[in-house]
Amino acid sequence: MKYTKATNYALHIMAYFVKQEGKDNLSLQPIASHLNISPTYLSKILTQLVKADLIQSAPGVNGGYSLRKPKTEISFYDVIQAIEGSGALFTCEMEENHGCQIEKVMKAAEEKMVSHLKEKHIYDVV
Amino acid sequence: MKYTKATNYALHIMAYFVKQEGKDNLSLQPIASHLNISPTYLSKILTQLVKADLIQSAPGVNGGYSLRKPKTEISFYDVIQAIEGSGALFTCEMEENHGCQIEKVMKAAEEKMVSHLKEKHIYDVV
DNA sequence: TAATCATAGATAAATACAGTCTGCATTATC
DNA sequence: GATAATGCAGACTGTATTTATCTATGATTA
Repeated sequence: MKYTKATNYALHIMAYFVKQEGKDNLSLQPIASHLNISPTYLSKILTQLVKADLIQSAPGVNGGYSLRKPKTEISFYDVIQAIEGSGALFTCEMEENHGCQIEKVMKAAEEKMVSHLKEKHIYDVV
Repeated sequence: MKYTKATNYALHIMAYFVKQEGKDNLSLQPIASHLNISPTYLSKILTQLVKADLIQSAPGVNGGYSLRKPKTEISFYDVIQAIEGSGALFTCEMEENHGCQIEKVMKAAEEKMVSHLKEKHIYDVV
């Protein structure tokens, strides 16, 4: 179990947006060369961030991407969830486990991590 | 990012051992049918638990597997680490990131989860 | 020595991840 | 209205990981 590379990229992308806040829309190419990944792959990650309402996109000439919310309101968890989804890390797969105790402990542990990630904002680290 | 099924099995296996503690060695077949998985696959997981010193194995007639430590000393984390390994969930992969701040936040969050898993013992849930 | 038991390796199917390619849709500007 | 700049979406590929099975081997003890 590891976080995916896409999550790694997404966090750095969002940090980049926060740093560049106030400037014009950022378009694909500059971001791609700053992070050193291919533009098409980057666009896939950005699309996920758009769907999660963290950034917005504008097509056409002078289009590009920009933050959707105030930079102080974007938590680590928001970004991670946009990429990894919102399912629990652990779900008991044994039969007849209505209220598996193991699962309860695992979910409580995960919740500890999640609440820390909700408290921390991208803005805190730029 | 999800926990693997093997981790799921391993936790239930250990819970089964704790329940059966005091009885004779458990051999592969009964555990396999109790958990409803194939004996050979089960043996792979058990081998990992043996290598992590959580259980021990004895070959030959009347052999089998048994707990290695007192049941009150086996934490969730011990079992999970035996299967998933001990590497961090997140490591920054960008270039020139001596002391990436994002990574620091992610590791601190992970640590919250880990310390909860270290506090909880399998014995607590049987 | 034979029955009981675990171990290790080869293999294979299924899934997930990372990344590329291609074509389409939208918009500012001329 | 044509054109160039831009993002969007889906198909596709290759690789790695996970899950699982089968087979053969090795160790122990009744």
